[in-house]
Amino acid sequence: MIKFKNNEYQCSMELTIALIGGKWKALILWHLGDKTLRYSEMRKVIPNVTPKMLTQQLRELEDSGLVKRLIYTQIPPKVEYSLTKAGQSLLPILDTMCKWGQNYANEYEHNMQELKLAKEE
Amino acid sequence: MIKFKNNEYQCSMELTIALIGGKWKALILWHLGDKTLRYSEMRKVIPNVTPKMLTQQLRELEDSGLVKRLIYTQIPPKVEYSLTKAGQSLLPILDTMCKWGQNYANEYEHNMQELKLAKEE
DNA sequence: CAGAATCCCTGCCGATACTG
DNA sequence: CAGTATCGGCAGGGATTCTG
Repeated sequence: MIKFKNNEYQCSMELTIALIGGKWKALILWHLGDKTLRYSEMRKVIPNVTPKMLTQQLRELEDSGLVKRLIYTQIPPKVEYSLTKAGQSLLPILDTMCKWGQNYANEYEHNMQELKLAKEE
Repeated sequence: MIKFKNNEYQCSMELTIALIGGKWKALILWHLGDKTLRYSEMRKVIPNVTPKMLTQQLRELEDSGLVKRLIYTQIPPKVEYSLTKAGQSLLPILDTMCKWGQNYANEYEHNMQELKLAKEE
């Protein structure tokens, strides 16, 4: 059991899910990678996200210490996002998840066929 | 871009998230590991889950080909759940996520302190 | 024992318009 | 450019009761 910020988790994986789960967070982290992206650039690489959701998710990632936000006080405004060390430490996991999904999709038909045959025995 | 079951994903990681995301799925998979668990046993190891949610999530995992469901036609009923090969192939990821969460929680204070100092420069 | 059925509600997420 | 503000849908999740 693990406590963190007023929440209790049975397993530390629940914490991981709470931190990078949801529809956008993992995708944002993955697109950042070791690059630095401006807000408008993020909107281009993740075209489906609305400004509200993007801002909200970025703020939560910042609060978790996974993303850094660098503000240039100038006009027009400029803000750059990048991963912190903690954020970078997630990249191997995200990479593996990405590859797993790819492989899963490729083998889906084949696997389901096998399961079906096993069931009919 | 990747299409799967009437859904489109920008990245195969989105597919992975769709398959094992949500509040319970990863936890269910993790607890199964290489064991076989009965329905009632699963309720014990994941005490917070309601029967409705547990059944629903197990069915979705079964439809995805990640979990096997073995029914013993007897009275009283007995149903055993276990991971398929595809499900087992997720275990390394789940394991890494678990360790990452643990490590994140341990180093949180320290990391946040560092970020704060960096900001004040 | 292993669930199905029913009712209900929160909060995630989206669309659109507006602003320093 | 980098966001807020406002409104609102709806699906994910929950509590409780019932059944083969």
